[in-house]
Amino acid sequence: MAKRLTRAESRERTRERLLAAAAELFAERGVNGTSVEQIAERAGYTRGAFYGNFEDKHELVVELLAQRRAREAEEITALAEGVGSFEEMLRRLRAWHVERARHLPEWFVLRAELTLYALRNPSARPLVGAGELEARALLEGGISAELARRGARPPADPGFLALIVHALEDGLLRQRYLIPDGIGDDVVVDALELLMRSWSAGAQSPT
Amino acid sequence: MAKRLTRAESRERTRERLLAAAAELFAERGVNGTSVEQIAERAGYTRGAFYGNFEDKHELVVELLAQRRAREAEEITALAEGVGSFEEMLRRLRAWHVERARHLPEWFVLRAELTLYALRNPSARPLVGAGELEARALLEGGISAELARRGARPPADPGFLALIVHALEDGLLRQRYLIPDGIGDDVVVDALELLMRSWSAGAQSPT
DNA sequence: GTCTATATGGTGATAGAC
DNA sequence: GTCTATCACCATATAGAC
Repeated sequence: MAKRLTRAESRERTRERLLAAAAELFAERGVNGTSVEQIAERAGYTRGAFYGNFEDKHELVVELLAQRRAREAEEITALAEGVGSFEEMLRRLRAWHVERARHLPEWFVLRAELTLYALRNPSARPLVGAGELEARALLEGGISAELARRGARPPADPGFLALIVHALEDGLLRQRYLIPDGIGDDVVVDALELLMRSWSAGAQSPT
Repeated sequence: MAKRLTRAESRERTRERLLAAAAELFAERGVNGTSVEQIAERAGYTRGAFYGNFEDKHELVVELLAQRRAREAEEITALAEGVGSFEEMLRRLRAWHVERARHLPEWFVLRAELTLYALRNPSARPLVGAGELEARALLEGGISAELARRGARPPADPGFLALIVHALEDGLLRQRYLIPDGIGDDVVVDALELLMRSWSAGAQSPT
């Protein structure tokens, strides 16, 4: 009864634990500042287990990077999937950011660490660009659709608008993390609403 | 004739060289990935010179951080100083970003590295927040003034508008660095113009 | 102030027992 | 697959000559 895991499952579980431990430590101390031993130790193993599951530290970092990118992509698609109205989208976005706010420091620092690592490792670099472009494309569709619904002519190339919104989201999270004072969970959504309102001004009947 | 430097100047020169070498290496390999020996070597010295001028690596990083922050502050103030019109401001900003674009990779990565370092060292953390707030305050004044000049009512709290513009600038540089394709030197200024136009729409006579 | 030499300790990665 | 033991290497920081 104690053991109901196949060998593959057990191995997968160990890898998962090592990856999770590494994610924590990378956020705390940086990729370069974290030793293999620390990773193994926090996951509840020794170095032997680490090298039994990963070729070397580099392989683990790349896998962590790919894993995070895949999860982010899933979340974004789930967020956009089957959304009815712009208001519903905003509601979902708001909830998403409330949730994210709870892990903002770890998330932000880990992403920065992994990005820097990827930038220095040509083989991993494509991973960073792909996610950004995907998000931008989704945004572009959403923005165009909503502006059309409001009967507003886009004030610039929709691709540019999407870039702006995307960059703004990034930048706001950075600011929020560096100086949390006075920046609440809703900044990103509030800013998005403001921009959409500005960009569709003149198309709506004034109250 | 060969030596016209006082002792203090000579010392200062060595410190400067070590700091400059460290800045390069930190961008290339990360703060943690750079050894004291590499710094000394690139600056044209050996470790002895390093420890003769800095207590340890930590002291050098903190000084580099403070130096960069001070320069950034100078540049921003110079940019805003004695500016006549919004158009002139945009022209200056454009030139500034063209110049910055030439060193974008190093600048961006070094800033990320130093920020991460500061976040993990409580004594250095205040340094990061201060610069951000200063920039935001300057922006707020400029935005308010320009909107007033155009006879437009700010579409939201000016502090919020400044936060948006500030965050947008940050985010755009990140995007531009990660995926340079199709993002030119002028993005930031173009985006700023678009926002200001959107926010002052309705106040101007239509053509 | 800058050098060389050295003390001391941590690191990634391997070998081989279980 | 996970362990312990071990290797070769590189790090920070110090000591003492010049």
